Amino acid sequence: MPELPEVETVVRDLRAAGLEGRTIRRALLHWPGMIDGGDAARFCRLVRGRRIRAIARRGKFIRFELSGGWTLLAHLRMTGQFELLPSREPRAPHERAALVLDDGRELRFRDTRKFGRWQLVRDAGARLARLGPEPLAPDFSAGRLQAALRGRRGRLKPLLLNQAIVAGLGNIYADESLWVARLHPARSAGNLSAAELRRLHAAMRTVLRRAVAARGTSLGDGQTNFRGLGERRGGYQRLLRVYGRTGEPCRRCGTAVQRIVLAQRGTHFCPRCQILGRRAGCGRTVR
DNA sequence: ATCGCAGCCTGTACGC
DNA sequence: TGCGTACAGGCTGCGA
Repeated sequence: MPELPEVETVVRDLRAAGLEGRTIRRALLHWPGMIDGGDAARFCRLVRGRRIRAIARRGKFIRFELSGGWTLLAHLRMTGQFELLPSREPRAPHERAALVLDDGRELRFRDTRKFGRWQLVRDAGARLARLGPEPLAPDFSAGRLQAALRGRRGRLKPLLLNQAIVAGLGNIYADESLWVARLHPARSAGNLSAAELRRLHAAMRTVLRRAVAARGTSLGDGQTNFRGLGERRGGYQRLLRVYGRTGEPCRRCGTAVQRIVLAQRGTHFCPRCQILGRRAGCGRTVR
């Protein structure tokens, strides 16, 4: 499930593979539905002949800055993967699109479940303006997190998944961050103490930094799992504390990790380390 | 503002 | 073994 660390890994891999500076000869869209806005022909026409000037990440979006002021925004959603292969390589299963480059290679996009999206925009800033702050940016302080949560009455986990609050967290790293911060996922965000806020802020950054260093999380080994460019798997699955560990002992206290559904998402936490505050619920430890 | 749900998809895991 | 069903989840859009 590509979240911030996985998307960051892909961006770094693409840069390291020398994609910046290459020119797009043409685009192939095997599944036109992946173009946001739906106009696949327009996409192909507009992208043709443009140079990839830079590649960057914003939240879970990959930004390809193209010549002529256009930006290709790519979102991997659940199962999107990029590959950079020689043009002679046969098309892989679930390949949805490719950008034919000027050096004999193609940037290929595989996406088993067809959730991924590409969008060509003039003003990427406007499109990305709804995203909240970057949690790993140097200026993302506890105060900025507090400002982002100010006035919010919702529960912590749904808010952490809301990309307008903070950009880049998904289900895995939201659960992991809350465990590190020792905060219950259903805890009301509106009444965090200053200390709890600092804990949450530090936890998010620690978890995300370590996950980036580990090149993200690769669960299982089917084709729906995350890989960086090529076959290299991430390593953070070995460091997961609660996600996917239902019934296994908490790494802090040994209590069985519990799974509940919050905001329609599987949510993993330690019922002993992460207790609900008095105002958020019934005031007792959830079993 | 917040919540829950449907929809988009398909591989995988499960029960029978 | 084979079938059917539930489930996984990022994001959007809808209605409450």
